[in-house]
Amino acid sequence: MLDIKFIKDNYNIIKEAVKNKKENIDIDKLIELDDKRIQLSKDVDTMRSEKNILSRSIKELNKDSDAFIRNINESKGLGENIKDLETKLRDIKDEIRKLSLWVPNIPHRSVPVGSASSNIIVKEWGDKREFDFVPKNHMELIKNNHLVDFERGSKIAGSHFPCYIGLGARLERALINFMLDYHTIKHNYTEMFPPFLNSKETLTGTGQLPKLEDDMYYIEKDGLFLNPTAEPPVTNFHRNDIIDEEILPIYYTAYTACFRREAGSYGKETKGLKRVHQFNKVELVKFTLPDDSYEEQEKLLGDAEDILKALNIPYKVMLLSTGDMTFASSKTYDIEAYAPGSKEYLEVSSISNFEDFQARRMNIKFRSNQDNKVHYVHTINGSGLATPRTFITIIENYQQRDGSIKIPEVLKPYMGGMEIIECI
RNA sequence: GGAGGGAUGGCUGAGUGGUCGAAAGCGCGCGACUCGAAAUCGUGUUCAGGGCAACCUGACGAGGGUUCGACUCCCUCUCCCUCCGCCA
Repeated sequence: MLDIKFIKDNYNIIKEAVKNKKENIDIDKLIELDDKRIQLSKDVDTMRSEKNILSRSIKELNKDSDAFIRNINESKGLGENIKDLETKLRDIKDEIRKLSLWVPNIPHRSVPVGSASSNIIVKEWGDKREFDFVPKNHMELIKNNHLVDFERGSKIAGSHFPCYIGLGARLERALINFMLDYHTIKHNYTEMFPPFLNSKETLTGTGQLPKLEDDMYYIEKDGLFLNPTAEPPVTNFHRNDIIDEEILPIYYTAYTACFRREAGSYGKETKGLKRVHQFNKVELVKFTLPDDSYEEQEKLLGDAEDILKALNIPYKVMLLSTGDMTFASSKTYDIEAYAPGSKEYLEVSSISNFEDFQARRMNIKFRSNQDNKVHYVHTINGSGLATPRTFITIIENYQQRDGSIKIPEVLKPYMGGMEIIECI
């Protein structure tokens, strides 16, 4: 959410942002409504002021005097008029609030304008492995080593709910633990284990609602949504807080299962682990001072990259263009890891700076040492990393001629010292 | 699920119908004292909307009601705490 004053003062910038992000929101209507709000508010204030004066005078008057009766009656009349206007004012405020939730964040000036084709590769790391045999894709490797049972997952919950089994389940758990340990020990993040269900308010705070309502699982009976990513619960941890400047920046990392309906995305990428309804992810979230957020975003990007470096998996980093980034973000990097079996790059992380966009929705502030006043913090988050696609790139990169899979050095301790996942 | 207690400023916590936006304390800002610091003393310090400003208006969990007037009385809801029941 952006400040309505800011929207008015930066009319052209906002119009541009809405267009570049391919959003559909009537800014002019919003401004018109706010002008109406101000006028109405002035009218109400004037009437209330009159009423207050009357009330105060009544206290001083003799109960039997004509003035007493007259003032009470006048005050009653005013009260009805005020109530009337207040209802109108309230409706307008509600409408403004609702509309405001659809105004996207403004892309940072370093972000390229355009659609996905305008994304920029900002970094490439690692050498693609040379195979002296034809590398298999993850589906074959999973099948050969019986790591995930897709059919039985479907039996339990429906298609695209994979069921990890045996060493596949072990590898998944190893990966999660490795990533959490890495971020807490080497990168100084505080671990959080949040609820997997989120209220409407929580999801509105981070910006998933209202826009992405159809992409989440909703439990009607309790009015709760299944967690689509750890970003909502972890960021809302500080909703309505005023944070001491001294303890900023705050770093959190959290493992959560993630649930997504992936409505409308069937057709492509539906085989195997690439796009599923339930998956695991380790998330990184930061709360920072406004001046530090872009530097902290670069650092967070590096923290996520470190996981792929430790696993020795080649990757590239993309700077997303205005049309490809999310609604709430002002700048987003994607990390894409290389899967040699299918010879493609898979998105394993998305790192976004939201500036004060989410903080404003969630009312998260800090007290500044400079002016002793409260200001909004900046929030940043990114996956560090999402497991299914990381799982894919691990098994495809570490596969051997006989179809077995070597275990990456850093994961061995988490696999009980095991060296290799053998074919069955 | 049942019974009871609570929600007030950055924090703790008074306030039970009329200058209460709110005592007191803590914290924080500024000043004095000091070579400097601590301690002490003085002083300031809620947020939001409107206005160039003086100032006006609103907000004591949220929404509604009673009243000329509500932090104070009534109703509904949310959240927290305690006890009982049930249960992985």
